[in-house]
Amino acid sequence: MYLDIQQMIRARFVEAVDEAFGIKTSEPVLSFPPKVEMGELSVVSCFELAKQLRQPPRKIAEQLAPRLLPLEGVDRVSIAGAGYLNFHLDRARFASELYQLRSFPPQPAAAGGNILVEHTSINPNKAAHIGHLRNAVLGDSFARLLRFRGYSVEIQNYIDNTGVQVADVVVGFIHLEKKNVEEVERLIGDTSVRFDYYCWDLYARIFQHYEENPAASAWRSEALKAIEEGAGAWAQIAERVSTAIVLKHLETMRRINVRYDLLVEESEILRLDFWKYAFEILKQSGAVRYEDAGKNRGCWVMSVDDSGGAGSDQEAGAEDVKILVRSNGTVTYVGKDIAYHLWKFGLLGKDFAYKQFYSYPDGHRVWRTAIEGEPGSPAFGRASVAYAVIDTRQSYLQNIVAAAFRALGFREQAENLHHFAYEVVGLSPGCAQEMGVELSAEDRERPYIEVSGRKGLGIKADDLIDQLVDKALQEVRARRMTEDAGEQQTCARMIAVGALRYFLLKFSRRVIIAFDFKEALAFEGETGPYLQYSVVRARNIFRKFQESRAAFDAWRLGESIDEERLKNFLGGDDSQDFWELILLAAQLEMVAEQAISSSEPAAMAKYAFRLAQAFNNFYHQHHILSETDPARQNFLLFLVHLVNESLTRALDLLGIEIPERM
RNA sequence: GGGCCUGUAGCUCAGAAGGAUAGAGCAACGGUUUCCUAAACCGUGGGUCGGGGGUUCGAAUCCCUCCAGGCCUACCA
Repeated sequence: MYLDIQQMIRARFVEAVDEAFGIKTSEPVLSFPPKVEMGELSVVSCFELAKQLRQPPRKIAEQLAPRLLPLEGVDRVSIAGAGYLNFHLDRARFASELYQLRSFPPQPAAAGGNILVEHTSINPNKAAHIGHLRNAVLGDSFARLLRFRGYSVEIQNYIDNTGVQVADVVVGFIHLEKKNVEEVERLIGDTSVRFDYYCWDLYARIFQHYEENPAASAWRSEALKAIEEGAGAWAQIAERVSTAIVLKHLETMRRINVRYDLLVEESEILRLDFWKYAFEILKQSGAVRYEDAGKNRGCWVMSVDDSGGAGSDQEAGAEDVKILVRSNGTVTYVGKDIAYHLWKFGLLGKDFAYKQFYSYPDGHRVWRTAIEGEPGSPAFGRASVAYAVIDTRQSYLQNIVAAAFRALGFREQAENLHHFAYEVVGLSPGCAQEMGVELSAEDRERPYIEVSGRKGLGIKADDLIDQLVDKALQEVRARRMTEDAGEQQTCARMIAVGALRYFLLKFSRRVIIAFDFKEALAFEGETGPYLQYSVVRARNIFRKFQESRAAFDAWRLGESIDEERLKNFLGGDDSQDFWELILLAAQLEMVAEQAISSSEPAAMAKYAFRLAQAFNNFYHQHHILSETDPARQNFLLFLVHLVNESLTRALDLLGIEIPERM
C-alpha cells in the first residue's frame, strides 16, 4: 500500500512536469523528510530541473505543487527549504487502509518464473560450524523474503559428496582407524556417538597426519579416484559418511528453522555425465580451447578475460585463463560448477532423476538427485533467476561461471545468475583463546582469527545452539512464567534461535563477523529476544484485555476505527508518535523490496529492530488497559494491533518465532 | 603485479539510487519497577565519517589519488 502511494507520486510528478514545462523527466527518487511534520515523502527533483529550466528550484516547486493534487491518499503538498516538494499523506485514510489489509497478504504471484536459491552447501565430511550457519540463515531469510513478495522459490543445497574433503575423512577411517565399511556403518548407527563430531576430530587428525607424513597425501588422491569412480569399499565408505553427515546437517539446520527442497549431489553430476554435455556446448561455441603448448599444455582452458580485451595489457603476455579440464583428462571443480549452473537454468539439455530423502513433521519433503528416480517428484531447476549463497572468497570462481555463460551466448542468464556473496565468520581473538588456541602477539591484534576445519578450530553449530538453549532456559526459569517443563523448553528453543538468527542477520553481508560468545549469547539490546519480547508484550495487552473484558477481536476493532475517529487521534500535534508508529509499521513491504533488491536481509533485521524500539517506547508512554476513554483505548489497541501484525511478519521473514510468554 | 571488499563514537555496526540537524546497540555515568512482565524505558557524555583532491545547489554516499587492513588470483574442492 505504501509502495502504491509512492508509485502514484512518481507517476504524477512526471505528468506534472510535462504539463507545466512541456518536458519529459524520469521518475523521481523519493526520499524521506527528516521529520514527519514536514511530510512523509519527498521529491527533490526540482534541484536537478533548475539547471535545465533556468529557474530557481523553489519557483519550480511552486509551479508544480498545485498540479500534483488531487492525488489519492495524499492530503496536501508543501514546499520546504530551497525546493523540496513534500507530500503529506491522508493519515486517517492511510491508517484505515493499512488496517483493512490486516496481515500483509502474500503478493499475487510475481512475474519472472522460478527463482532458485542455493545455500548451505556444506562439505558432507564433518559437523556444521558457525560460518555455515551464517550461510544458511542468510539464504533462508532471503528465500522467505522472495516468497513474501510473491516469487516462486526453490531452495537447493549442493552436496559435494565426491570431493577431497570427503576423501580425507575416508582416508582417516581407513588408514588411521583401520575401519571397514561395516565398522563405519556401526559407528554411524551408534547413538552414543555424535558421528558428525567424530568426523570433525578425525578430519583434523588426518590433516595433522599429512603434515607429519607428507607421503601420506598419496592416500588422498587414491581415495579421490576411488570415490569419483564410485566403486569399491572406499566409495562405499564415502557414500555412507556423506549421507550420514548430510542428515546431521539437515537436522542441525532444522533446529534453526532452515529447510530445503532439493539436495543436488555431485555424485549424480558425475554419474549422469553432466560435464560431458556442458563440455560439448563449450567446445562447440568455442568458449574453451585446447592448449598444445605452454605451461597449460594438454589442458582445456577458458579465457577469463571478461571485458572483451580491447585495452588489456599486451606486454604482460599472461592472459588470464582458467583450466577446466586437466592434462590427465579430469574435470576441475569449476567445470562441474558450470555444468550445474547450466542445469539450473535448463540450458544443459539433461536432467536428474529424483528420490525422496527427508521429510519434516508437517510433511514437506526434501528430495535428492538420483540416477533412477521415484515417481511424484516436483519439476526442479528451469530457473529464470538463480542466487548462489557462497562466501566472498569464491567470487573469482563464481565470476568464471558467469563468464562461461557469456561465452556461450547466454547473456540474459548470466545477468540473472547472482552470486550472493557474504563475508566469513571468524573468531574474535578473545574467543579463540577461550577455545584454547595459543595466539601470537600479532594474532592478538587482528580483528579476527580465521576458523580452520583442518585444525579443528571453530565453533560447532550444535554446540552453540545448545549453549544458547541452556542460557535461555535459565532465563525462562528465573522469570517463573510457567512451571511446565515442556513449555519452558519450547520457549527456550525459540528464544535461542531468535538470538542466533538475529545475531547472524543484523550484520550486512560484507562485514566479517568476529564471533564472540558474549555478543552472540546476549539477550538484551539489539537482539532477537528483544524483538520477540516486544511482540509478546503487544500480545499480552490483548490477552489481559480479554481477561477483564469481552473477547478481544481485531475484526470488531475495525468498527470503532472509522476515518473520522482516526482523524481526531492522528490530527493533533501531540499525535506525532502515533503517526510515526503507523508509518513505520506500514513500511514492511517497502523494506522487503529493498532487502531483495540489495540482497541484504539485514535491512529487514534492522527494520524489525526499529519497529520494536518504537513500540517499546510507545508502550511505556501509554498505558492502554487503564485508559478511561473507551474511544482512545480502542485507538491505542488499534495501534498495537498494527505493530503486532507488522513485527510478527518481519520476524517470520527472519525465521524467528514468537514464544507464548517471555 | 592484477581483481574484489573494508575503513563512521571507546568497542561492534546501521546509514533508502547523492538531499534537509550523521544514528543504534554495547560499554560508562545518572534516573524510572505496588507491574498492559525491567529480556524494558528515559537522560548525559562521546564524531576531522581513514587522509587529500575533484564533480555538484548539496557528498559518509559518486570520481581520482594516497594510507591501513582483509580476501582471491591452483592441473584443491
